[in-house]
Amino acid sequence: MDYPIKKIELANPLSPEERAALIAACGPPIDVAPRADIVLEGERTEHSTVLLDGLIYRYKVLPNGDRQILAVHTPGDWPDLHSYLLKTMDHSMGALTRCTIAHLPHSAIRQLIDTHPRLGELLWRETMLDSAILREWVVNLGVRDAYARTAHLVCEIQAKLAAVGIADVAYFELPMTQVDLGDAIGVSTVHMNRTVQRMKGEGLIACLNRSITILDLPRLQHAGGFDYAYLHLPPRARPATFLEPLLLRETG
Amino acid sequence: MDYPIKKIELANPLSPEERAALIAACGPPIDVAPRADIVLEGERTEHSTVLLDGLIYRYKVLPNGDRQILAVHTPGDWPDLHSYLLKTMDHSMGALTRCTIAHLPHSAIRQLIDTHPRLGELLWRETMLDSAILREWVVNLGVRDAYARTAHLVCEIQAKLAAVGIADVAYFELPMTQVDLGDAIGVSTVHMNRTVQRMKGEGLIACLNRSITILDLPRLQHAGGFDYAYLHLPPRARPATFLEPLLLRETG
DNA sequence: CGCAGATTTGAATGCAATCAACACTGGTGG
DNA sequence: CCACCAGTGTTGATTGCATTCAAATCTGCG
Repeated sequence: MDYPIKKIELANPLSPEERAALIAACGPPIDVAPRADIVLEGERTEHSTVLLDGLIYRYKVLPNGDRQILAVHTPGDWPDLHSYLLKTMDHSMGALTRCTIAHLPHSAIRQLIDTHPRLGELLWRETMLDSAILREWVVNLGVRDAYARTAHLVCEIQAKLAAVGIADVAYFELPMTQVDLGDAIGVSTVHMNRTVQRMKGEGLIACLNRSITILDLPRLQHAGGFDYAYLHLPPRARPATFLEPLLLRETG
Repeated sequence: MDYPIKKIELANPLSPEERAALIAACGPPIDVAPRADIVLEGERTEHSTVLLDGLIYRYKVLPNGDRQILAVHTPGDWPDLHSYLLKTMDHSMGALTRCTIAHLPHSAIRQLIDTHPRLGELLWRETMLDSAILREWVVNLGVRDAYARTAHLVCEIQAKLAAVGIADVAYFELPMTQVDLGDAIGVSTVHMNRTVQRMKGEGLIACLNRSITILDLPRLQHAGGFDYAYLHLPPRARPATFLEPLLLRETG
């Protein structure tokens, strides 16, 4: 269960002291029930969260009831680290699956940064990775159609899981309902269903009891126009099977 | 021309030493021609930018030529501060209007943070504000229609300009073409044009030589479902004319 | 003047939303 | 144990927002 370290160390290995300080700052592991909310929009928090196991998502609900999912977080992520600097949440956060998290009091974060400035930069960098992903989501929603958006989303989560050594390239399960997927890529449930079915028909994915499995990752990446660059992963965290987008374009 | 200070001080006033150090870290002011690119996707930079005057935008271009605008920056913003931590740009940045910027070498930023840790937090916070806006863009693209998206975008830029004391509540110009607006909210130029015309017809905005003027800010905010909260502005930086969304909902 | 970029308009197409209904699942409580 | 119910997945039909293609106008500018 060393995920929090594993992901932050993708950027730069930690010294033993830094690693110890980081772990010491985390509270005890906490179990969260699937579908449970963790923080709600408008709340003021005095601690941030690190995700140890399971999937967390962030979302906003509009006055008319529409929900937009903003991010899907994998183990090793710090989903609400920003609350260290923007105390009142401008969105909500909940558990997609059963998951275990740990809390970091903001005071502990401050102390951590004071004593280990480089750790502060790594934490800042983590929030910048989330921004990079957010930018790609804007692109996804802005220019791609439902089919490509879906493919891109699935590829992204796969890549994030693979980067911390959880997902297999060949086979990986995504426990999101079609309602969730629809709210993430901005289409209705009905249309999401038809999109998923088309993907199944074309052999890209398979569905099994409320979760999605990747059957053909390269073709899925191609369908979504997926390019690893925006994840800013070190080369070793990218699967060797990934073909450069340029190559795929010429093939398609 | 103290915009860089003015915006960062919205969160917290700087001490004289901090202010001096921040200004000292900035290079000399640089003029940028309208429509000129400042950094391109894929480049590795050794400095970040602060916007002193004019408007900057960030964007991605897809292999098929589609462009998605990711952000519109106003004076006092640090549009590519993230490059301090993610050296290679995952998107491009250009000038919307003629504008003046200053460069901050990454080495200067590091030194700034080392000697003034609180300044480091304020810079981090600036990047978190950009993330908050990015989240709202995801919502905008995901759940709102073209009309509301346009209204929301215009309101956002107005609010940002007003926060640093540039835009007037009653009257303010936005020098973006309809092509730009379309690429920002993810609709075609043709549809953007029809949306703008509808807004003109309803008396929300007016158009004058390639720029847009707000005529009725409250109604525009209502149309876009605009809520100041996500900008995390201190109360004094919000116009008194802003009505709480709840209030507007009951009115509409 | 001529040109390029921006705006405008029309017509046809299509992607996706909406409305509606139904099947399936697991969980709850009587 | 079964009825019921809520959530999920599936399908069909209709509507409409937005795209695309096309062409014309307008504007500033060299």
